[in-house]
Amino acid sequence: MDTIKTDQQVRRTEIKSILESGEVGATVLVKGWVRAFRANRFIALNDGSTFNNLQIVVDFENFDEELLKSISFHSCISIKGQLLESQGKGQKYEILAEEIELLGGSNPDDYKLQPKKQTMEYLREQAHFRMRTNTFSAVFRIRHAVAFAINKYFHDRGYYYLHTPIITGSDAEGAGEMFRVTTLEPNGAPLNEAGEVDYQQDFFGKATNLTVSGQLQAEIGALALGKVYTFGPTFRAENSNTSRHLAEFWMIEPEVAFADIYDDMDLAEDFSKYLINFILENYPDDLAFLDKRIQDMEKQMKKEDRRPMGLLDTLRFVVENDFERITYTEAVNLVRNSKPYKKGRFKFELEWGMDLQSEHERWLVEKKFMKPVIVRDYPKDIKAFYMRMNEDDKTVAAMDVLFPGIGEVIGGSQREERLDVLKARMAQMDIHEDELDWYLDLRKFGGCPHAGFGLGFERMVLFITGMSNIRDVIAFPRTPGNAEF
RNA sequence: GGACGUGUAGCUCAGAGGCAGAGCAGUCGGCUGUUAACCGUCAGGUCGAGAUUUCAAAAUUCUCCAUGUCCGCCA
Repeated sequence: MDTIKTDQQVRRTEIKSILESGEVGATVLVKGWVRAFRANRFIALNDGSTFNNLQIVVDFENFDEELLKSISFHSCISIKGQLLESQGKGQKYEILAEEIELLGGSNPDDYKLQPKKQTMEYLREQAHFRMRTNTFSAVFRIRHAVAFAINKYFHDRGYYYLHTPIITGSDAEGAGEMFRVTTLEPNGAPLNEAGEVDYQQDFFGKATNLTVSGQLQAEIGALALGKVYTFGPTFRAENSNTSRHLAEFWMIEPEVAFADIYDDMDLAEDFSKYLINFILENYPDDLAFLDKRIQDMEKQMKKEDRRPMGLLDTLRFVVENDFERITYTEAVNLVRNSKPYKKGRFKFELEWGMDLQSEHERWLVEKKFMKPVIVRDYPKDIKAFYMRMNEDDKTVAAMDVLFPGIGEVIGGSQREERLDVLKARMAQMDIHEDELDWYLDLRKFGGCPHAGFGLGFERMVLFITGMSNIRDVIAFPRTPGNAEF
C-alpha cells in the first residue's frame, strides 16, 4: 500500500481518551508527534493530551518505504488503525496501523535534536522542541492546572476575579523598579521648562509604567465586593539574576475586607494546600515522571546537596501538616541560638531589625521545621508603607510564607486602615500624598480592616513541579538580557 | 549590582603543553515484539573570538563575547 488519505468519516480521538477508556477492536484515528520509531516497527506517539505515549505497530511490508523513512523524530503523523491489547510489556494498548499519513515532516538532516536528555539551558533556546519534551509537557500541563485551580478555589468561595490595570500611572507602589510605558521617541522627546522629558505630552498625559502589583487597586475592589483576587502579569525591572526571579511573571493577589493578619495566614495556608492537592489528585502521571526525573538527577549529586525527600513525598508532607507559624522576633532568636549560627556557618550576621537572609530562611524551613513556615510581625522599617502598624509601634502585621527550596512564595499583610497612621507612615517614608489620594480616599469613606497577599504563580509551579529554575516553568521567560521569541 | 564557574562534532561530555576523542543523533546496510531498541558501516571540528608565552597551545597569560550558578533586591 502507498500513502493513503485518511478517511474523514472517522473522527480523531485524543490519546488520553484512548488510554483511559479505549474499546479494544475499535477502529480509531489518532494524530500526534513521533517520540521514537523503534525496530522499524514501533512508533511512540504523543499528542499532548496526556503524559503517556500511544504505541503504534507498523507492519512495514504494508507501507511504502519512503513514507516509513519520513517518520522521523518529532515528525507529525496521522494514523488510522485497530485498537488492540498490547502484546508487549510496557503498555496496555496499541494500534495496528492500517493507514498512515505524514502531516508534517521533520528532516533529520536539518533537525539537530535527539531523543535524549538535554540541558535545560539548551532547551530554552529551542522553543518548539522544548515543549514537546517529557519534562516540559508535564510542567506546562501542571502549570495550566494550577492556574485553573486558582480560579476554582476563589470562585467556589465567593471571591470575584478583578482585572487590575497592566499599565499604571502610579509610581509610588514601592514594590520595585518599573518598566516605563511611553509612545515618545527616545531621541527628540519633548522637554518641559526644567529640561526634563515632558510626559504631559505623552500618550496618557503623564508618566506611566507596567504594573508591579495590583494590590492597591485590589483593595478598592475588596472594600466594595468583599472578597476579590487578581491574577495577571506583573513586571519588575530589577536586575535580578537568580533561579527564582523573572522580569515578567504572573501574580495572584487576594484581598479580603474585614480580615486581619490571622485570617490572611489561614487563607494563604489553605490556598497553598488546595493547589498542591489539586495537582496530586489530577496529574499523577506527570508528577510521577517529574519525581523520577529528580531522583535520577539526585543520584549524581553529592549526598549533602540532595533533597531530604522526593517530590511526591514533599508535596504530600506539605499538604498533610500544618505550616509552622512564628513571629519575626522568634525567628531571629531561633537563628541566633542555632548551632550553625554559633559555629559561624552562616555568611551573614543577624540582629533584630535586619532582614532575614536566604540562608536563615532556608535553615528555618529546611532544617529546623522541615516544612513551610509563616513568619509574621516584621520590623516596620523593612516593610512597605501600607502594612498595618502593630501596637508595639515597632512591627507591622506582615507575613511571609517560606517554602523549602524556594524561600518566599507568598508575601502579605493586614493593610493600614487608619487614615492618620497611614499618612504618618507615608510622610516618614517620603511618599507624596497627592500621588495616592485615591488610595487614601478608601480610608476616608467607609474604610475597614482588610488584608491580602501576593503569591508568585511561577514560584508555586516551581515548587509543585520540583523544577530548579523558575525560567523552566514559564513558556517564554523574560529575564535581564533575554526576551527571545 | 556583586562573587564564582563554563564555552571542544548536531547534543552530552572527556582531553590539563606533543597526531582532535567517546557516547548518542545523522548516513548506508541488517533486524517482525521494541520500550532512551539493537548490530555493523561511513561521515562529522575555525577546540567561542582576538592577542600572548613557547620549537610546539584546545590547554599558559590577557582582553572581549556568550552562557550558567550563588548572593543581594522580591513574588
